[in-house]
Amino acid sequence: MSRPTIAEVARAAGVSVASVSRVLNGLPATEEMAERVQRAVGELGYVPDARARSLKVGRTFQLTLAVADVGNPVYVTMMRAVESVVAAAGYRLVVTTTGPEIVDEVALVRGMARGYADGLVISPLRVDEDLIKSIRECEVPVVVAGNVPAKAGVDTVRANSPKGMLLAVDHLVSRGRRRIAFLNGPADTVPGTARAKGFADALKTHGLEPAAVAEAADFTFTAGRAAAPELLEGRGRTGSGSSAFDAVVCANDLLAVGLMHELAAVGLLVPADVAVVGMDDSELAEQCFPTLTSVNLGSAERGRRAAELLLARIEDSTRTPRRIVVQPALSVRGSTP
Amino acid sequence: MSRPTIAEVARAAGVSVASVSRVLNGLPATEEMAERVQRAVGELGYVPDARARSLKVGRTFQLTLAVADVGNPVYVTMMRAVESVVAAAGYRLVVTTTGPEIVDEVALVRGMARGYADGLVISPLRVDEDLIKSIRECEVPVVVAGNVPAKAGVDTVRANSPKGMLLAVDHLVSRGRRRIAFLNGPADTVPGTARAKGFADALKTHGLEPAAVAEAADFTFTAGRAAAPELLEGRGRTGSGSSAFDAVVCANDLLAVGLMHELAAVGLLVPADVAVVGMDDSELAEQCFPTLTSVNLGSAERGRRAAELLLARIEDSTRTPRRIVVQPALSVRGSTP
DNA sequence: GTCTGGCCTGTAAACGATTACAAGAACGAT
DNA sequence: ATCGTTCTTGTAATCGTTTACAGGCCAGAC
Repeated sequence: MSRPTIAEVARAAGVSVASVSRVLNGLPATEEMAERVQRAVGELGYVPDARARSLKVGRTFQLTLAVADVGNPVYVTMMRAVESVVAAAGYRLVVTTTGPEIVDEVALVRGMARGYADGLVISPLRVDEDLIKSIRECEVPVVVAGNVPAKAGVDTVRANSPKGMLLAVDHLVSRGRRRIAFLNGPADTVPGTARAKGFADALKTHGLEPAAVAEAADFTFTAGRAAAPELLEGRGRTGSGSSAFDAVVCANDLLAVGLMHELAAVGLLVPADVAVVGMDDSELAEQCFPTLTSVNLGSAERGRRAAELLLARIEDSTRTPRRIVVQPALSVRGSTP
Repeated sequence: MSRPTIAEVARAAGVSVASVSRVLNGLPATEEMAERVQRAVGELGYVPDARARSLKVGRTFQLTLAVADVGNPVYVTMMRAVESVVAAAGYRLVVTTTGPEIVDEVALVRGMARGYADGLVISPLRVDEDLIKSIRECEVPVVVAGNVPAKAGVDTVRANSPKGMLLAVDHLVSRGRRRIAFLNGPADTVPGTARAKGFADALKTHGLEPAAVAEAADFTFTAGRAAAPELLEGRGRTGSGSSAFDAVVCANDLLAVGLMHELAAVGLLVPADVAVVGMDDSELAEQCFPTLTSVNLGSAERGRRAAELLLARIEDSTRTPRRIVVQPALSVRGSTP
């Protein structure tokens, strides 16, 4: 005995399918009609088929959030923010993970044409012409949580990495650190390039030179650990307990935590010997030890604004694309003196 | 200019819609037919509508994974495992979060009847009659990643908490610890009760009494911190550097990390003064400091097996429900001597 | 009493695919 | 030359909804 359809409900209630549909969708109907339909629905345990409904109305009332790495806690924050906004608007949120390959992201955006969802929030690590093209041509509204060129003409919510870097460096300088190193993620990613430039500019405003720079293979904990030796050895440490740098800014929290493990392994104390600043201010920043001073790039707000932008564009697809920049703030914790 | 439909492709190619559909689905066709269709598809940029397709064939080729808390890194592991299995079978995985309320989970399971996906893997924290009933009556196959009564008659993959507890306690005892405390999550959850009983039994096999027991409000970092004082004060510490217990087993990694912060705050050293063992062996266990000895409850394997069970049931809905138990292993790290 | 206008309700046509069925073509066997 | 087989292709029904349209009914106005 399979699921009842609207036709069976109509028969049971002795009315037409149109009336059942109307009652179920809250369109005007007489009291008696509503009651008969509701009774039949209850008795049969009828549940409308979302597939048929969305085929007919052309909307699924689902929204997709695509992130590169579910293991990165910054996405947890963003996900929660997006979810709360879209849920309030009556949409379900489905989360998918794209993997690090840009072709996967292009495939995902193209795939949206199949009608899986009514909109997409995507947070790409790498952006190229193909991806922008696919976003522009996408059948459903897409909001990018990240940085894409203004000329791309797409709705965007992004962080202010340079400003964030400045906050980090200002803070370290104010605590007396001058030999500041930088642990970046892959430089061929959008955040990677933005943060590299931000770091260089921030140092310049203080008239400083980078004490050391290393580039991790990914924005992950493991990559952070793996890149630490490059930072430690590359600039010729002078001896244990002392090093070429007295502070490190990291491109995200996972890298920072990975680095802190390696610092501990070679006997360097955080923050006494080396101060560490992360970025993202994710849950991990207060879970690690020592707790991590981190630049809050507004992931929750970015998620919220991205969701709002998406909903607005679904309402009105003709509005001119907006580019929102969320300002950073510094969360000072135990990893800086 | 809206998306082209199969009818427009057929017209452009000068063939029937049936032929287009056949070519696209890899059914036999002449070389010339295939080529004409492919050309038209390419020229128009045709992408089949998943909604229409799933309405007709009765399958969406999507599978849902529902977890209670995306912030818990154990689910990251499980999610990755599930994703890799279902992707290999040609399904998309969509992840949704249920929140801690059991009514949300029931609503989710009931909602599957709308046809959002072809199957569901759900990992519920709390289980009651309603939830079991909704799972039994669900229109699509459901696999529970967790512990439900055998009489429920549903496919299940669960961890062996008691055995895991035994591993933890054995390990601590072998390292000379005798005054072992327990930091549990909510006792009204399935893992909460299982782990409480497991802990008590494990201590009994060694002829020990619990040194202290506390119950956190949630399986979260914050709740772990908040519950720490109960553990520390409840059993009357004698002075700083010494306490009523010399080891703590925690019901999951997040709780363990939360506790470790509070231990540090009162000057207790891990593992010198207090050894700490977590459960789940999540990514967090190697990210925290000191690294956390943790009971690997096989979350990756549970995810993998759950996905396989789901696929098998989709193939054959009549097979008798299976109950798989995944055995634990201990990952020894820095938090135990 | 007839007409107008406003509700309700029902009939039937979509939405965009898949697929059962039938018809036509090609081909070899008799 | 005819028939039967096989292979390919097209026609049309179908999946389960929503909704445009029309018809029926009733009330009120003239």
